[in-house]
Amino acid sequence: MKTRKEFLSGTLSTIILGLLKENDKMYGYEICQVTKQRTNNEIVLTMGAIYPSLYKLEKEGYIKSSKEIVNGRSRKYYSLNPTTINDIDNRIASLLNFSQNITNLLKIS
Amino acid sequence: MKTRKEFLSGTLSTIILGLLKENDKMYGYEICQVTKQRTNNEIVLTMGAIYPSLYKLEKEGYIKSSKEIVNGRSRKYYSLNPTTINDIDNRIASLLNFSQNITNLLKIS
DNA sequence: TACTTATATATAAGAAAATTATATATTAAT
DNA sequence: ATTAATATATAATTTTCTTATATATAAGTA
Repeated sequence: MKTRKEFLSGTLSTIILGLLKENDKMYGYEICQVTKQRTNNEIVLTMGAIYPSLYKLEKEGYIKSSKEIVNGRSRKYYSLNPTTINDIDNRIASLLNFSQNITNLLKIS
Repeated sequence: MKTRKEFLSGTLSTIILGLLKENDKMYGYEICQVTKQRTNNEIVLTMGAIYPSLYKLEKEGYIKSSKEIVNGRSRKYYSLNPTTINDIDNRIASLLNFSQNITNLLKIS
């Protein structure tokens, strides 16, 4: 069951932060791949969404980036900014909580 | 834990359909109240969001409305259009599935 | 060799959907 | 008389994503 596009709205940046919390450092393309694999191809993040979202998170101070050359290709790795970890934890917890609320609200019908 | 506003983006119309599936007929204000109560004040739908969303769902043929006067006040009741029940069931199932994917994706970290 | 697929980032134009603010009106409670 | 609760409506703005496009390298295949 492919996820309807609109559901992803607003959750993208928190998904990114959640994966970065778990993975020390990741690059944009990798975040898309991991998300796809871990959700059985149901949540598909697009390039046009992920990169602007990463820039915004960096501009807001939640993450920081560093460029590396790997196998002759340039990669831009991102990692969490530890000074904002409380904010980040709250965002992730809030999204998990929202998901639980949605389930409670709709599974009854 | 109050839900961050952005998470609601894109899910509102499916929440409405989910509640209408369960409740035969409801009016906009009631949908807001029920959602608030059932989520311990965490999911708060706003008036500015709910009414335009109801109009759109009606225009798209998913729901139909009828006005009633109750206690001297006008109420606009909405109910599901049975001809679109398959679409509606798919939307609700897809949102529940999305919530499960989010949980699987983020609860690990 | 040439072509395609996969990897990898970037950004502009447009659309969709919500937020915020405002307006109106009645009933109930203080 | 005033405030809070009930109830609907809509305009302006902002945010955020989709879609499309552009660039570039590596690996696999025909």
